[in-house]
Amino acid sequence: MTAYKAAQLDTVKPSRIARAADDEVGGNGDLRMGELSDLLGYALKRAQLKVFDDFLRCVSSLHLTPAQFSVLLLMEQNPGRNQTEIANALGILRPNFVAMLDGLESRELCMRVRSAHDRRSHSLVLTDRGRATLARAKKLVATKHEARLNEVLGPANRAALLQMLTTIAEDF
Amino acid sequence: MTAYKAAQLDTVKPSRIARAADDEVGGNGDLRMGELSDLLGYALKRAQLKVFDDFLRCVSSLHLTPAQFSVLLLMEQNPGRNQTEIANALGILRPNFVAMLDGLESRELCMRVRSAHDRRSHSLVLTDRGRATLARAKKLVATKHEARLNEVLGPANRAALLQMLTTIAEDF
DNA sequence: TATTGTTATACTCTATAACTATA
DNA sequence: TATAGTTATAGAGTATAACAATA
Repeated sequence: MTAYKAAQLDTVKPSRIARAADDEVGGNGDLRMGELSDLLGYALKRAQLKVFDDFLRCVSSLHLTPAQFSVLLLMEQNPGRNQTEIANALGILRPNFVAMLDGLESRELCMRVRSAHDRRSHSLVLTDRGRATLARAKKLVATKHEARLNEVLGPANRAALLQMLTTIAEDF
Repeated sequence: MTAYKAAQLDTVKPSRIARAADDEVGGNGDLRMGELSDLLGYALKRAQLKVFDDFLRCVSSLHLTPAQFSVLLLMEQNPGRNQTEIANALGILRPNFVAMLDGLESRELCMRVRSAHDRRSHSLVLTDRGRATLARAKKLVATKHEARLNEVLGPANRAALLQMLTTIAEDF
């Protein structure tokens, strides 16, 4: 393998770190978490739930889930692509993408447009409302959600974390 | 906030990193992922799915899910605790814990024992088979699953990642 | 009255097979 | 025949209300 340079961590919430070493992490009254404190998958899951919760909270005024946000984002970045392409890019199965699009389309955030070249497929395009909503969502995500993560982790560590997660997602 | 020392990352899969900068991450043919490549929540979710998949694969011979593994682990670390306590510690709702325990108990990995002090509650205890299965699971997780993560990330970064995820789960 | 385990239930996600209309 | 979108369906995971036994 190729190694990252050692990521030297210190001084963040030493009390927490101490408690982790004590094997009494987690705020569960006083249950011992044992090897669970060292399981990357367990930490990953708990962190993911927290982050998604915060995302929903930060963007609640627009009524967008993380999944819906990602779909709108991809439509903006890839105008004219069809359902299969957008769904595949996000790891959403085509059958499950239908109801999701129905929801976004009924809120007039996007449209399905029959392709002229291949009348089987639907080109997906953002509406003006969709573009505006996405723009507002991006601003909320950046200034509230990601900003909070930056506060907790620090910018350099946030970047390191993103890098490692991406490595796992792609090269693991 | 208190900062981690900068976690300096480099040289892991430069081609992937370059593609990330190119905004064409993800193996989606050629769709642009846009700001998604920078969303911590998105990276977190994808990494979590990969890691859980690998966990299942590594431990498939024992037919244990991550959730089941975590329950057995907590029973071992906290013998005699009741359902509510174990479930709470793992963020599992008590009603949903019932079917889960039914499954583990029917495989004779654990037992519900009516408490003498409070006849409403069930003390949870591992059976010998449960202890043996857990021991084998731990070995598989350590030598196959976590070992692979260590290869991909390097030990220092694996530790840094765990630390940051725990920080998010607890202090975010 | 409160709590433990439980049932029932519902809603979201995810996954697969099969249909239709086009190609 | 193959593909795009769709329907139907089934299985996990998660959430809440309410009940019986016990405290």
